[in-house]
Amino acid sequence: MQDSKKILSDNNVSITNPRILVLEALLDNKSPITVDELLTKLENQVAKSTLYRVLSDLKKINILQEFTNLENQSVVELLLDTDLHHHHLFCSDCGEIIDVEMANEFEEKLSKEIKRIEKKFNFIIEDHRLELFGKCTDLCENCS
Amino acid sequence: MQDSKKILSDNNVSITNPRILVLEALLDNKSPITVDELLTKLENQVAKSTLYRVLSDLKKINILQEFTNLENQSVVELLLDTDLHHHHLFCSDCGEIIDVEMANEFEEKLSKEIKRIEKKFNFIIEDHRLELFGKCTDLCENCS
DNA sequence: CAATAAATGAGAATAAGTCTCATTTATAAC
DNA sequence: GTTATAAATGAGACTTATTCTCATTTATTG
Repeated sequence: MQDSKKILSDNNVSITNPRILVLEALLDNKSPITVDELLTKLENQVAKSTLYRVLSDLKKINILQEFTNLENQSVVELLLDTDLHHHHLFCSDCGEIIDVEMANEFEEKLSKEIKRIEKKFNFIIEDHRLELFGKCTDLCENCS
Repeated sequence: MQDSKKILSDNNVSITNPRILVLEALLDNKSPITVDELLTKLENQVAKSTLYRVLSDLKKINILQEFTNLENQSVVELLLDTDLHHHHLFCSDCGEIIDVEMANEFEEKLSKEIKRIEKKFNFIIEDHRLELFGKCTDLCENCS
């Protein structure tokens, strides 16, 4: 509760009820969630147009990451600067998306490789995203 | 021309004009292309519904990869087994998507790290995708 | 070349996301 | 605490991307 207000004021964004509700829904979940699920979760509390607007506000202040799941649905995840850098693991059986932290050693190797790519392509690389696709073998009932 | 027919017959897919046309458009380009651009490219040659169906056919036989660009548009890329494993570099200035091969040494490190993740999460990881985001500094006019 | 199953085209239907604009709310000044 | 003002919201219309339907056409097989 206090969290969501702090997040908003820290980012010089006016504190409104819909923004608090959306942030709380995201904080409460704290793993990637489909925009559609979020819409259902906030039904009768936040208008559809407002939800999309708030999501775009949160993206603008760089605390929301958006990507797509295996079914090409829009997925959204809160990304506070207190959170550790992580990647995602997608299960093609149950659709679950799991946050994964890679070993530091690996991330260092990746950084080095990115530097090489930057030079080779004369690019400035600001961000990267690694997605792993597979099947969870015992995490849920769907995946036997 | 011969190529596209061979691709289809190799995959036990019936050889039809729309499929040949779509494959040729993809071969001709040979870098990621927006579904929308493809639609324009094939205007008056392949019906919209057919294009989407053919794309889904190509995905089914595993020679087409689909992902999204920075504007969340659907992007499609032919991926023949003769092609080298590669990743993508996205420019937020001009929207270009560039194929990038990472150093073997890096891919090996990644494979090892993936094995660790598989054990940790009891997952079978079948595929991965690395996306790099940034700005190209001199590749095109838009990017100064 | 005939029969049959599969693929296609055209456009209707659906779904995701955006836009508009009248109303409400937050903020800042008093 | 009121008030003024700018910003945010809700409701639903609109747009765009994708899927679906079904009558027609085409590819394949014998």
